[in-house]
Amino acid sequence: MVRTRFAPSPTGFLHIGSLRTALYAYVMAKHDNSQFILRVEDTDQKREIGGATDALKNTLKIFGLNWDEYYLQSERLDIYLKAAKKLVTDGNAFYCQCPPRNAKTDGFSQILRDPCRNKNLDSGAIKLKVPDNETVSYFDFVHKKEISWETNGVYDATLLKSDGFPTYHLAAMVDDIEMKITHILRGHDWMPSTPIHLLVFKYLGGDRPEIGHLSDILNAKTGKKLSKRRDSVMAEDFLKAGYLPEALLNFVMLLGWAPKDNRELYSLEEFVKEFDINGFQEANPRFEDTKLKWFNGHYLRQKSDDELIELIDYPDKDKLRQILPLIKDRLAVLSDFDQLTSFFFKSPEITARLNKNHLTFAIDNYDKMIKGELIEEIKTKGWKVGDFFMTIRIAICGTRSTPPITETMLVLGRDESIKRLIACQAKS
RNA sequence: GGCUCCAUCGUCUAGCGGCUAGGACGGCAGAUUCUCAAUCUGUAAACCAGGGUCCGAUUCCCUGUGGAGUCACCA
Repeated sequence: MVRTRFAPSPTGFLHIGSLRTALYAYVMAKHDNSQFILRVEDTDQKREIGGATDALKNTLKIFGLNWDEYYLQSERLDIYLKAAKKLVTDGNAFYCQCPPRNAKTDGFSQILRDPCRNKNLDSGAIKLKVPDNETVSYFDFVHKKEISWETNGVYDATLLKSDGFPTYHLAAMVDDIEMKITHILRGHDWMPSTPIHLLVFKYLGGDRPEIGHLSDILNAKTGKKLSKRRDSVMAEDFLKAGYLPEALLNFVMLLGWAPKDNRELYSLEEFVKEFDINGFQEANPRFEDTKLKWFNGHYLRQKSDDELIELIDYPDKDKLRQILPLIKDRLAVLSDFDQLTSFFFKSPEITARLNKNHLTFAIDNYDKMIKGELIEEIKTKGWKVGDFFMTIRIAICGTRSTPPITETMLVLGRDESIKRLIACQAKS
């Protein structure tokens, strides 16, 4: 049994790193034919963003990461309160009435032991009474090694805020036990607070899940962890930019996990089947989109014309059907479509002077040219075939890189093509 | 600064004491071709440093260096 969970807080769209965490958690569970749970951690009312939960759910569905059970922490406050009180009763936690600090504005504190821990208060926030001179440790299933801390370096963390809401340190642990989660897979940023969680688990009693901390995805340029603030890393944005969900998923699954045989291409189903917990990577990968582009191009080319037609937002489906075969191999991202096909829809602005002889010859022999029967005659005229067609290409498309030009003219139609050639001829 | 994690081509990685250190993306070259792509072929490119252990270290241990994360009544 491998029950996992993905536990986002509803503070925005789905971060690419969160997508990866969700993917791995999903795959771990499904590989074992078990349940993947979505748990929304909305215990900080101040930070919550309206609609974020629905957006998150929606995005997960787009990627095919369907959950078996769903929980909302704000609906479970009584459970956390009860757990916190038990910890106080057992002497493992205490009430505190100190004013809250905020590391962002106050800087870090070296005070580990809270002044309220021995005051025997009976109201306020509830904090963990961290024991002295103990060692806490766990086996990290991502790093495949034992990791430990001395409790003397662990601070009396807040478990229940004075507003009655739990912090992550309490809520997540209570839920992981209660929901019978077997494997906690989370970001590396949680590693430093793991000793707190280990203590909470111990005092709460019950089976502690296995814990694994994923590597951080780094910005390719700066080498810093990807962040919402500095980087544009929302999964939704990639989707909007024309990346396919399967490409994004395939790319992200190989950032921090690799199989023994170095296979690269996996559908979600195949990944579920082939997943191996030993494939997790310990070092932090960098996010380079060159490979993402390659994956995207690959999956795009894999699509049938019909599928592609559905994906491209263009009303004239018949025209689309004609154009598509010409640009399919040239598409790296769906959103390249407009740029790659603009000349199909409007005449290009030609400013350069073109070879008039080429144009005249093309106009006079249009039908032969289209059939590809003009090559020999072009050569006899002493022209390079490449030069000749480049003139035509620019006259028709306005750019040096296009699909095969005769096929392009075929799609454009005889009248329109000749019109463009004549227009250039007049200017040359 | 304390604590913790990490370290193989530019990037993602295989390797789990003995290998010409392998693959993929990207690069470069070539083939194909009316251009650009796509496709195919070839090619350059890496074990952070210093000590150990061992017959033998990329691999195990230590130290250093470098990188990352974190130190809230945020998650």
